[in-house]
Amino acid sequence: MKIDAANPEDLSAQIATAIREAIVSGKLIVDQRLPSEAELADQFSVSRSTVREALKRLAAQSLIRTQRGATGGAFVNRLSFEEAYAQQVTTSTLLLSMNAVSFETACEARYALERACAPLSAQRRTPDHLATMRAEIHRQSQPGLTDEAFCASDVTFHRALVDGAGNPVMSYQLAGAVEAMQPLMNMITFTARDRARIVALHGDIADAIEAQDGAKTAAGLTALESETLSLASGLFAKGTPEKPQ
Amino acid sequence: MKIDAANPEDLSAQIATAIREAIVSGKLIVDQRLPSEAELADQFSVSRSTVREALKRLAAQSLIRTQRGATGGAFVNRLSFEEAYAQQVTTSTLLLSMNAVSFETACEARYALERACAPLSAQRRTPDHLATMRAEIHRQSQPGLTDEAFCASDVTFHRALVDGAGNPVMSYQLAGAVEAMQPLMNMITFTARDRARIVALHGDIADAIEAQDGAKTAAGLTALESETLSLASGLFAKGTPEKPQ
DNA sequence: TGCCAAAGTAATGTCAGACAATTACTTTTC
DNA sequence: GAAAAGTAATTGTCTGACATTACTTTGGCA
Repeated sequence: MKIDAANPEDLSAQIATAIREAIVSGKLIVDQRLPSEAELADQFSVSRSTVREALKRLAAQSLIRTQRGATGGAFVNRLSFEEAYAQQVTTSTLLLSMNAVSFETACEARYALERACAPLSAQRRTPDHLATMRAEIHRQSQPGLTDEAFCASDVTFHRALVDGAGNPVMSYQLAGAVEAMQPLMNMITFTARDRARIVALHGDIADAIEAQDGAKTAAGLTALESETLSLASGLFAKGTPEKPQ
Repeated sequence: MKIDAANPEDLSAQIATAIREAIVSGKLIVDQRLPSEAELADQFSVSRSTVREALKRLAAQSLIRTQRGATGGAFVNRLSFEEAYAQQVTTSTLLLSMNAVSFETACEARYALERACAPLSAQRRTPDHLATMRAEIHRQSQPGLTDEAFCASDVTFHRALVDGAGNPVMSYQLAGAVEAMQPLMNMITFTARDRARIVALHGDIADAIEAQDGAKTAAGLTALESETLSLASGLFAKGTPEKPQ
């Protein structure tokens, strides 16, 4: 692991990259302890502060964790699905909010990916997943629910659908697609009639999942996609950037 | 933006979280300049080093960029698709390599999501995408290609397929699914006969894309999935963790 | 006047050293 | 033998200094 003083990049960025590559390539394995900050400073011939800044960069990506105390130090972190999931949602949300992504584009990606889960979820969903979906449908039909709560319930419903596929990698990938759209959905004002239509479509999807009918589930998602698009059509002009808040 | 001295979390992590939430919520907008490190140190009543560690955390997530000089400082960064894409690939790769994800699970997720692109890509692909796919097929049929080069070409082929859908959000989401599997694929040794079968399937897929036949494209991907699984079946015992290298 | 070079200025980047806080381990003491 | 005290190692934080960078201002000169 070498760093280059002539490199215009910050020393701490170079050191972070060097350690990151060691982790990704497998030279440093999970739970292995890195040298102490002082030792790293010696190895790279930089000050301890510079090493610390590099380590904070890695910690921000959940690549390492640190412990204080005599046997403490920085350890290679096993990236958990939860951590990856959280990063994925943050990144996707910012990507949508900061770039000129049309509602249609985001919506299309979301429902296309979600339809990919449909056959697997129909086949493998447990009673638990089904119960969650039914419970959220019930919640969504309650009057007096705020739009935010309605959207949050919508996300929970769709997460149950995705998780029903029993594939954690897919759940992780879909997390971004589904949750990142919530801020956009929150901009929509749902009338009682809108909600009734959506709840009905959710019911159709839950029925299809219960009947383990993948094709019907996918069809339900397609119907929901066009319903969502028509609700949003007045709100967002096609192709213009969205700006939450 | 407040921080809590009683919080067991590091001060720099708390400050990073506070600023991150200001960015995500829109209180800080793209290209806006943050206060200087000295001013932030004053505001949060901490030292400049602590502020710097917080800023490095945010820089590691591409949320801010810094410039030196009199008019320099930290600016809210517009998260580009390229940056998000790179983060996505790193995270997905580590997730697969560090966790007990079976090859079957990763493969299933990848092909399910890729099939989701098939109808869109068949409909919208440009001649460019088609040309890339044909070129990679040609490259893959060259003898003397290393397994690594073969896999890299495979990734390029599939990226062209995904990009053909013309949906940048989908391309971003799929980047992780497709590229994160490359280290796993690299563990497979491809015989000449294996390669011939894969190239033939790629040809079928390219034909389907050229004919703008979404269903046939999806079928081709399904065939490729079972081919991949059978190639890997000897290599990975089902359900056991993979360890690259 | 107009332009170019030099000085000024404000910001990040890096360094060195110190102390605080935390934790595991060791030694002492009862 | 167990509790208490001490010790060592490590990260977390602070302070102050200097280096580097890049823009701004100023001054001189044609």
